[in-house]
Amino acid sequence: MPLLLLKDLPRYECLLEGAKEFPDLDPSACEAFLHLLRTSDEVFSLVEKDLAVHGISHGRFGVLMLLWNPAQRRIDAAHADGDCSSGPRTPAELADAAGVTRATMTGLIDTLERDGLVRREPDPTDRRMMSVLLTEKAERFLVGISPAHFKLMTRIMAPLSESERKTLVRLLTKVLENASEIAVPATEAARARLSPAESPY
Amino acid sequence: MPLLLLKDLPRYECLLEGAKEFPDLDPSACEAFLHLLRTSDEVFSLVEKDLAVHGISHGRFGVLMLLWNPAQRRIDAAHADGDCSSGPRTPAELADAAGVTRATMTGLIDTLERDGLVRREPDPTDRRMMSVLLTEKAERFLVGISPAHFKLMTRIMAPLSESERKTLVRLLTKVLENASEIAVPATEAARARLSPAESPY
DNA sequence: CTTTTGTAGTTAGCCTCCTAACCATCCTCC
DNA sequence: GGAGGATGGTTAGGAGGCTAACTACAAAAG
Repeated sequence: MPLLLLKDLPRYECLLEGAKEFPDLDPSACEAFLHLLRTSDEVFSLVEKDLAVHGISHGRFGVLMLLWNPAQRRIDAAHADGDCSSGPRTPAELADAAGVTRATMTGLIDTLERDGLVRREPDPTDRRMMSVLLTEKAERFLVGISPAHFKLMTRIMAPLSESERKTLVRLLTKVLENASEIAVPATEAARARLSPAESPY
Repeated sequence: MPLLLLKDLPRYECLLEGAKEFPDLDPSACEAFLHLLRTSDEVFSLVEKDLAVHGISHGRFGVLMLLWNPAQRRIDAAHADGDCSSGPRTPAELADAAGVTRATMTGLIDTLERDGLVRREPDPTDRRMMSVLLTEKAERFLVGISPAHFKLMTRIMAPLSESERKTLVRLLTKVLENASEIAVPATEAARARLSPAESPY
């Protein structure tokens, strides 16, 4: 995780002290904020290190997971109409689903293709578009790596009980939704509010 | 934040579905894990974007904050013994406190120095070491930017009540401590366990 | 006093992320 | 059906992470 964060979080008294000097500093908000980022950083670097052992970065692994989606594949096979979108397939869809730019996705696909984990195919109907497909090597790789990956997630969350996990998810969801709202630029929010009917969605 | 993450988190039923195929997949652990990283990602990018408006990256901002520590400065001035460590001052201390490598810290200090926010001074007693010092420009910058920064943190955490924040911090602390333990390499853990007396600390 | 070991800082090279710009292709609308 | 705009993918250049290796110095071992 490319994020620079305090390794030792400040004690709560220090935050109270800081609040005297800065009226805008809300100690409990700041504490929760720092704990969130610090914990996530630690967890993330743990997963990244684990994936690195298997010779893949988190970014590339994420792309493979988006392309894989085994349950979805079964549903596709059952319905076989090919229309209900068997997950993202084009670089633009992948970029959108993964939350990175198209340029970044190009780079990720480049290295995945170089390593023989995906291949690109031109779209027959729209010559601008490409389809990104997993290779068999990638499927073997994912089948092999998944159990360990799931076990690691389980191990990381082991200290929390089921109800604590529910609580954590509930609180994080509140924060996430709020943050997403803050993140939407004012212009876009205004547009969405004013003319939802004209929206192409 | 250099992290590729699913923008839309999977629904819980999908995780249950996945658990049928992969016995190692613990749905609630996976859900909590994904929410943690996703939320943190959103929050982080929010802060990073805000800092970018002021022309500074999160990494560089973190270094400045480590060097600043106004409350600490007051204590220093009061005690004036210079011994009780007025926060990190050398690149190595900064790297350790920030949780990045020394090489990365060199790069951050380079750009900060280029922008006139810090300056390097050789240590008079140990010619290998440098002291990193804030410039007045940096202090003015920090005084100017801090209120908005604190307000943003407060706004992000606004949807949580005081008791919810406490709960969140408690749950995150459990996860963080567990993750830190997992992160310690086995050899180091063994060393710490077997011979604490011989440890140089 | 010399040698070895360890430490502080830097450098070089790689990876992943970003933005901005670029083509090629499709679509829309006159 | 042709011009202008939108969209898909790539390229170029920059920033901030990392590891590994290097230099200079300090401290410990002999």
